[in-house]
Parts: sequence; structure tokens; C-alpha cells
Amino acid sequence: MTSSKPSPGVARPMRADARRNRERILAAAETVFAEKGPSASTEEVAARAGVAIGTVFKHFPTKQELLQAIMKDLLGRLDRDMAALAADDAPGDALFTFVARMVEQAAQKRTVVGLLAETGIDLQVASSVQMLHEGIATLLVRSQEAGTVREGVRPDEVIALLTGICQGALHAGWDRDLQRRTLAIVFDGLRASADRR
Amino acid sequence: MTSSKPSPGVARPMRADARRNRERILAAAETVFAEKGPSASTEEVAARAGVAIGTVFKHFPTKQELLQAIMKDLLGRLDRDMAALAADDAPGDALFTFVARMVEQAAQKRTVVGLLAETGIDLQVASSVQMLHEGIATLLVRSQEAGTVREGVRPDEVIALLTGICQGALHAGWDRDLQRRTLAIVFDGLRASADRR
DNA sequence: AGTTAAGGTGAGTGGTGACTCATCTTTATG
DNA sequence: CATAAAGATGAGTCACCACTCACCTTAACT
Repeated sequence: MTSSKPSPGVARPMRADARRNRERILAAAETVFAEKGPSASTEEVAARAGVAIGTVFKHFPTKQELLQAIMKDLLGRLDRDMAALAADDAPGDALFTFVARMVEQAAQKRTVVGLLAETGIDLQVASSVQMLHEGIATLLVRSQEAGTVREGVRPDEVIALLTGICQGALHAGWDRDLQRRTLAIVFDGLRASADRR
Repeated sequence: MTSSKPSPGVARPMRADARRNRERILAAAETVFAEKGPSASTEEVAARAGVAIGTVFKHFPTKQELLQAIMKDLLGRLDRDMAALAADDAPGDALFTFVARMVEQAAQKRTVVGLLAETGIDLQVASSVQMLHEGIATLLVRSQEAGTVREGVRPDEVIALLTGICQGALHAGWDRDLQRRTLAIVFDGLRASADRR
């Protein structure tokens, strides 16, 4: 009778196979949705993960929740990326580097891009988005202090540009070169310029 | 026996009710798809047009063709808009005005924006897109001659920026003010500047 | 007015995809 | 090893949607 009772409030740890499958599903979902966009079927995710469809729905009761879980993952990684950049890169370049990197990945991460700007994000994801926005704001301020971005540029403008360019990069006809040239124009627009305004 | 035979090669004109319904369907499709994106159902278009489903499919045998018909319409209108601008506006401003106007309409015309950048456009629509691209190229050259856009900017860069910003403007959180400020940055990037590059 | 073919109608078909559940399998624990 | 609960399974349900077709209506021409 001294044995551990199921103490209320402390959830038992997940079973080993369950944890493994959860990871597999997330990985599969990320590649599948990256390739085909969010309209890809849940069955395809299950197939790629090598599990039955019911298993996917046991872990993520709706497709929405699955998408949101991926979102959180991706946003978390982006956030860590950004923190690393803020630490390592020259303060004047960090914002530009980050934007360029994100645009580069955009084509492979349709999901992030799509949802970064989407309406109807629930609170779970919203907080991650919030973090990203704050990170961008920080990078922006540093760039302005370093003089590589003109005063008066506001964070929401940078985010708007970022989402727009990422969206554009998703579609056909944006080769590396065009991407680089387009970004160059936007960066010029952001740079401080004494002879204007 | 002197009565007119159905001369081969000369198609009879459409019946009056057919023509009327065709217009209604196009108008309905434009509003419905503008509101809900291309995934809106054909039934909803039929309902809004006040005709039966079968009628829609008699005029446009597939949903694809309906979407393409709208595209052609919209692109044609844009093209006329652009021609008018080229004639009336100051040559240095015409490009900026056109881009601003297009972005402004973007939120109400999800379809154009979406398909402007989409892969797999058929030849019908491709020619209209081609016209638009040529028009933009013309406006760009004029702006460069007038000195409001720096030399070295290429048409595909302008188009890339345009589609990107339009895509971004589709999504939530882009109020008028943000739109204006974002465009200002892009325009700054396009403007000739002696102190750079 | 009468004739006819173009046009309109809408219940029906087939396919797809999100989600469920009764049943079987596996892990953790005594 | 035995047991129980967590987890996995996949055939089945339901809703939606693009598209069809047999039948009815109407414009257009004599």
C-alpha cells in the first residue's frame, strides 16, 4: 500500500513508443507540408511517418493543432537563430542577415510563411509569433544604432516587408539571383540616407 | 430555299439570356473568389449569380477555366489602367502610382495576386500576364528617364517586389497606414541615389 | 403561332479528406 | 510473468465539392 498512487496533477510521462511516434509525425508533417502546403492530407503525413492515420489523430486531435505544433517548432528555431545572430554578427548587419536567411528558407518552409501572416492564429502560436516580432524589433534597433538602417523605420514595417518578400519568394520564377537583387532594393530602402526625407 | 444555312466556321451569336448569365456568373465569381479565395465552391458562385450549378458549368466547363476567365478580365482592366496612367501621369510618378494602386486593390482581388505569381498558368492567361509585364517595363523605363528610379533596376525586380507586397497586403494587420509606410520604403529603395552603389 | 436548337435546371455521381471507434498490441510496473 | 492501461490500428462515417445528364424552358427565326 505504499506504492505510488496516480497523484493528481502530475501527468505520467509519455510511453517510449508514443514519444518516438510523436517525433516521427512532426518530422513527416514538416516535410510534407513544406512540399505541398497546408492543404496536403493528413493521410500523407501518416504514410510518410510510417504510422496509421489514427495515431496522428491521437497525438494531434485536429489538423489545425498539427499545423500549429509545426509552427511552434519552426518559430522556436527561428528565434534561436536570431539570438545567435544577435550575439555573433556585426550589429549593423544582423537584421539584414536574418531577413536574407529567412527569405532563403521561405520556399522550403511554406508553412511558416503562410501562417506568419495568417489570420486566426490561436494563442499558443501567437506567443511564438510575438517572440519573433520582438526579436526583429531588437535587431532593428541595433541596426539603427549602428547606422545601417535609417531612423524612423518601425518594426511593423520590417515585418511587413519580410512577410511580403517571403510570400513572393514562394512562387515560381524567383531564382537565387532575383532574390538577391530584390532584397538589395529593399535593403537600400531601409538604409539610412542623408539626402532624402 | 434561299434561307441562310448554318455557314460553317461562323458561330452564331450567343443567345441573349446566355450572354446575360455569363456576365452575372463572372461578376459573382469575382466577388466570391475575392472574398474567400480560389477555394470557394462553384456552388456559391452559382448561388450569388442566381443561376443553377449546371449553368455555370455550361459556360465554364471546369473551375480552372472560370478562374482563368476572371484573371483575363482583371488583367485586362489593369492593363487599361496602366495605359491611362502612362498617358496622364507625370512620367516619373506613373510607376509608383500604379504600384500603389495595385497594392491598394490587392486585398479585394486575392485572385489576381495569387495567380499573378502562380505556376501552371495556361497560355490564355500567360499572354495577359505578358502584357502586364511589358507595361510595367515601360513605366519603369520612363521613371528611369525621368530620374525617379535609379538605373540598373530591372523589370523582374519591380514585378517581384510588386507581387511580394501584394501578397503581404492580402493578410491581416495591413492597415492603410502600414501599407503606405511599407511602400514608401520600397520606393526609396527604387529611387535613384547618388550616394550609393 | 409554330418549330427547333440553344440554354437552363438540379438531383445525382464519384472522389477526397477530416475525423471516429471497436479492437488488437505494446510498454511499464509489481 | 502477469496485468492493466496507454497506445496503435485502419475500416468506416460524414460532409463537401467538382462535375454530369436527362429533362424542361425559352429565345430566335420563319
